Amino acid sequence: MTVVTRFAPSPTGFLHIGGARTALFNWLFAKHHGGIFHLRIEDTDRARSTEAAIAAILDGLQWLGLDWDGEVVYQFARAPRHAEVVSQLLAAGKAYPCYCSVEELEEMRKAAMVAGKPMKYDGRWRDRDPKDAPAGVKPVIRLKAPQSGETVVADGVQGEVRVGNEQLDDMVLLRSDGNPTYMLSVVVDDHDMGITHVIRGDDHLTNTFRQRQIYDAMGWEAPHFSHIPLIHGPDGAKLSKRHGALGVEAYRDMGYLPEALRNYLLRLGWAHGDDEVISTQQAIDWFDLGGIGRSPSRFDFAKLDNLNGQYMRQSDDADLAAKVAQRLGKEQDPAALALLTRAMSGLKTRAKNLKELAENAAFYVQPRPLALTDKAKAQLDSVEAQVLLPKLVAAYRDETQWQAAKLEERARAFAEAEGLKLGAVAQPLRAALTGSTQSPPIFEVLEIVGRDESLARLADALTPAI
RNA sequence: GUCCCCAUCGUCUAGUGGCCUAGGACACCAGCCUCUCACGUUGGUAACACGGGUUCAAAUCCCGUUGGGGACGCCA
Repeated sequence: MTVVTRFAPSPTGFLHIGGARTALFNWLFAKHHGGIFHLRIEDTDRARSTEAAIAAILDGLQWLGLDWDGEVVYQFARAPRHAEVVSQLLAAGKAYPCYCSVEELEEMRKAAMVAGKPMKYDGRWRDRDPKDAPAGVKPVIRLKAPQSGETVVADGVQGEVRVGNEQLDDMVLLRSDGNPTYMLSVVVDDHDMGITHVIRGDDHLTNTFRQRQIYDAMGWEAPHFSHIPLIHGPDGAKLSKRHGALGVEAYRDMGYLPEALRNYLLRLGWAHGDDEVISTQQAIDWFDLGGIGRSPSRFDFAKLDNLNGQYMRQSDDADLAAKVAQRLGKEQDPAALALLTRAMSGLKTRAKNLKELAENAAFYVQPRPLALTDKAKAQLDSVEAQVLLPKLVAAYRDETQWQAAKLEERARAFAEAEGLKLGAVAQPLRAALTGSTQSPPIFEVLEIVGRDESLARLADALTPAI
């Protein structure tokens, strides 16, 4: 049997982090089994679905590298098929029209709440003669669900979960405007698409009972379900826009690498022993339902940062330089690109995301005179620096081999002659060359920046501020 | 309110009855490295929610309590 999974987001917003993880798990599970991964856009809510959201979801998945098989399925386009299934259910006496008003429904729920009973529709139209239908009211179609016994779901993560049928009411299959509801559409589409394994958020666990009843009514075999625990914010509460519930494009903008985010998301709720840094191929080889945890997890930027840093350090210098150049608006500048590529090995251990990397790299490609941080300015303005630097510059002017090792040698000899520690010389140098008190090794910077530009920056630093 | 799910360091987790004096990772603290900041490296602080069982033996199984989360729409 070929494994067929799907990711089925509703296009009412961006692709958030929880959805991205659900997509990842489905993708991984399909890949692991040599199966198929489908993408289905659940756009039956015509009022809230938007083109922009669809675009954001597709972009997000592509950025993450989660490619789907075949064409994207748009659920609303299948509405006629959904209605057809409802007709079959109606003809078989397994569904019926209900003429309740929203006000009546609301009253039922309130009454049930105060009576300490489950809030549900009481089934008043279940066996009523359609002749009694109020004039001019378009009915919804409800499933004639079993009223006794229990519905059982064998969940791949949560184990066997069961609920008494008296807890469940006759759910709406078709709205009064003739459009199918989510509950009906998922079942019909999952069945028609041949989905074998449904992996989705825990918030769907209780829906599964209702869906199970539709499968049973149609005489269809239900797929194997796995409900993965939700991701919470750092405070343990439901993920909100304040913390992690950003669209994946926000993570891209913050400078996270897709492979790092994927690795982080994989480890959030899934484990393979003590393994932390897991390549895509290993993830595919190892992914299984048994490794999925049962409790909710919290989103932790600190760990994502660390992982992203590890991935950046492993990244190819030219690739990183290209990404940085783009962020600095220098993607059309071959000289800047070459310089950044050479600088990258010293830069990439000092940033945890591309945004920082670009900020730290900026001094290499910025035109003179360099902007100085307050600390750097204070360092250069000190009497010591103004006395020391000219002497060092004089020594450097004589240096014919503009190489880090040679320049460091000169600086060390100079510091010794002056009775100073190397740091006393290196720091003013750093301030003049980078505009900052923190940077990659300064002699490496000198070499990469080059003789002329280095001496020019030093000259700038020695010119009294205007 | 009714139902469902969950519960190991601050966080992500390993653990599937003896290998647990509870392991790893992130974060944090200290040392080393060092021209700064990082990286790297060495070490440290830190957890089985609570109460009952079952068993020769329980973080692991059962029951209850407490605490978290989710669902209860003509949303998905």
